[in-house]
Amino acid sequence: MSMIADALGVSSATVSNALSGKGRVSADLVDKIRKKADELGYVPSNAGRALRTGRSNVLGLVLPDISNPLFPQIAQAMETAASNAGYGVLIADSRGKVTTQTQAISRLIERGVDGLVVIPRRGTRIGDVGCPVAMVDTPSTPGNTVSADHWEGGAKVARHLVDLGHQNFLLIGHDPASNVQNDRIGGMKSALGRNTRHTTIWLETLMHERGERASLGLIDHVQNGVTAIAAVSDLHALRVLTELQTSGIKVPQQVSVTGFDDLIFSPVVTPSLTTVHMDMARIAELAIAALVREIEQGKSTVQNGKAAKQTVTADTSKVSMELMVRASSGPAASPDAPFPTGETL
Amino acid sequence: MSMIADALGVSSATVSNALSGKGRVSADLVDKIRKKADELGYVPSNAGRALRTGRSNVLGLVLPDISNPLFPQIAQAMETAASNAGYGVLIADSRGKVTTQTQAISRLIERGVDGLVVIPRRGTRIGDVGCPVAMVDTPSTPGNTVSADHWEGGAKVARHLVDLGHQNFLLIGHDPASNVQNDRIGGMKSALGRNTRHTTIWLETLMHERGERASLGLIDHVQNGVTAIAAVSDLHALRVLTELQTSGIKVPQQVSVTGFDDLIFSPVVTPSLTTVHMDMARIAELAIAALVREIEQGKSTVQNGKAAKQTVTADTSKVSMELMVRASSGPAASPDAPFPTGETL
DNA sequence: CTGAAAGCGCTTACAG
DNA sequence: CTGAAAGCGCTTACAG
Repeated sequence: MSMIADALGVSSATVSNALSGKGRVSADLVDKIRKKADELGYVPSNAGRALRTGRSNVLGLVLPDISNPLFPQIAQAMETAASNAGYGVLIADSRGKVTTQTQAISRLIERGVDGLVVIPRRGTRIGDVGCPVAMVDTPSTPGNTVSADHWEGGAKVARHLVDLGHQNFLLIGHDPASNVQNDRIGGMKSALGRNTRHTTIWLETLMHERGERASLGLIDHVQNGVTAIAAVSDLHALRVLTELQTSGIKVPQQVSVTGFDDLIFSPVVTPSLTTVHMDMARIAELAIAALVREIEQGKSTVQNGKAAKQTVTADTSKVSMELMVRASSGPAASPDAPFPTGETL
Repeated sequence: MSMIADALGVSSATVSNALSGKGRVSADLVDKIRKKADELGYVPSNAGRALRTGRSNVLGLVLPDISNPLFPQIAQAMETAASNAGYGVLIADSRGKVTTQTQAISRLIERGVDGLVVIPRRGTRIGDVGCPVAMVDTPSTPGNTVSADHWEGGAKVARHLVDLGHQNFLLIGHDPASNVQNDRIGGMKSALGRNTRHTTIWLETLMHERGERASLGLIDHVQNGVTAIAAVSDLHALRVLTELQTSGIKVPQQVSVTGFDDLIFSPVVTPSLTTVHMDMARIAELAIAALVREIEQGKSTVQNGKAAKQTVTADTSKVSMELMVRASSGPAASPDAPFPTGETL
């Protein structure tokens, strides 16, 4: 910057004003300065600016587990949204543990992030961290900033399966402590209606009770009349699908299978997986917009009366989920399959 | 910092020296200063430090496509390695395009990263960017810093299949312009030996010629005697596996299937997928170590004679890949399957 | 062992 | 429209 100023015989204040386009500099000079900057390959120093303005223009993204297959979508969407808003994204992996999550957050704070997007570990509340935080979890979580409407997503799959004529369902969750999964399953149940039956399996519980590679007992369920299996994740749906196929049960002719999240492999398998897609780009935009608004209003400083409001509020907190109907749900199960009377859950 | 200095009646220089543990301060004072710092919840300003030292302690990670299913492993490993070395990680997605890759790199540079880890878009060479760069591609790529030994990985799968008694192979690649994939396929071919046959399909080429959802013609290949199908990615292996299963072809009884990368779903499907696993943690450590060494030697400044050496060199440039034998390769194809004489590729 | 001083590169009132 | 000055928070020679 001083190089440009010296080369042109102007003050660095003028260079700064010209380059930041604040309009206090004559058009001619702005042109000259711009040209010189290009010529010298001038790259403004973030450190200098950050020190002066007190803002780093960097956001932190805290993920519960980077190796989660949904992470790519999230990271990509956040990076794009942040980048469009002029922010960089620093990532931190909390590796499933709450303590690590706290450490991850501290590390980001130390690096001077202006705000944080946190995908919390199931049911974690984030303490006061000294900067605005956007939480992306599920609408039923207190403090949630934006997220997909997982409940509605569950309802959509269930309704789809009901419309197909299914009456006997197996719902597969993983972790009963997960808000997201509970919402998805809750949504499914809410849409199943009176003359259907369903059973819910939580894999984590099952594995805990019967060991790591416990059988899901899929065949038994099918023999007992289940014709639709709806999982809270494509990963589980994939497991179900391939297990059924290996046992010679035809999908979707004999059993319909659905997942969640539209993971990368879902359209690729045969039969392709019916699933529910979330508009991560929109969620990210809303989260980042809320964060940026708070940051740029400067409200986040501890100044104001009590503790600064921690988690930020977005314009819309629920983003609709889209049902992707593909081959694995297929046509209705043959209607002559007798409806097993008995307990309706 | 000045708060601590004032509270204790010492100079900020002393606070700085005490906190950074340079040993120029008496033990007593160090203790007092540490306590005061904790008490005040002092968090050093990165901006101040960066401005003074000229280093941000942040590294940039440039990914060809965040939505790649391998990305979680990479990002996680890099984040851990960087964090252990005292660096943060700023991500940037080059979204497949070379121009976007260049933009992504510029953005990171503008944010003042000290170094870059680049997973390059197939066959891209990185120009002079003004900071050290570690490239993670494949050993056969010029400028490669560290990577898995993809060729060896390919050789390992092929050898495994040969040992199982297979003699007629279908190799499935995606993009013939990818160095990684070419190395994997090359390695496979190198290990197939004399009395075997093989055909290679490149999906991108196929799709280009026959449309998006073109059939792989798997059944035909199997009818023509193929008993082992080896793909360059678990994603393709999964496609193959489910297509075969849907057609009633038993895996592994009739055909063995193998993939690459040990993606998250690979151990979960039935039959579980035989694949090749890379030690991303080690690759990340080597890449980051090489980068940090270069950064901390300060060699990267443009000072020295010609242009500063761009891509950095690691202690080891090839990291071994590990074969994960699982159910999908299974026992040898029945040996009474007649070996179709004819062209040996 | 401790401190006073300078300066990293910016931006922002404030004067002119 | 342009410039001189101050200061953001740190660290690093340099004195003492």
